[in-house]
Amino acid sequence: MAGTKENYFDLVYQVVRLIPRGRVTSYGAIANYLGIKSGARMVGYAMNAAHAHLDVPAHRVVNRVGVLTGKHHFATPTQMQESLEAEGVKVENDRILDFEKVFWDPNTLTLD
DNA sequence: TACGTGACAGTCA
DNA sequence: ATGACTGCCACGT
Repeated sequence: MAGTKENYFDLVYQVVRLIPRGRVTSYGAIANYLGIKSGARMVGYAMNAAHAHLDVPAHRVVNRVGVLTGKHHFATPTQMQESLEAEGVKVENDRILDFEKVFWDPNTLTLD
């Protein structure tokens, strides 16, 4: 097929790939950056495809609360937490500690 | 072809 | 303040 939506997925992949090490972002932030404020679910779906498509660090993407909602979609339910901790992100009870501190917004990519 | 589900987020009661 | 429902778009069955 044309693969038009694939382009949309690719946009998400690019943003996720831009996430600096030790930082995380939310689906809504990516959706907002892409201009689809109500498309947070689509971002999540794109991550699902990204997980099996490219080297997209999906483990750096969490929901707006900082909860590792998609950890269950990784190879192992601990893969996401392990990856985050490996980057310096503290995770407790499937939630990112100091989420507001490690939170990285695509609009602020000029930072750090 | 149609219905339901889904890695979310926002608003209403 | 907490709980529940709806809205968005795409994919799977």
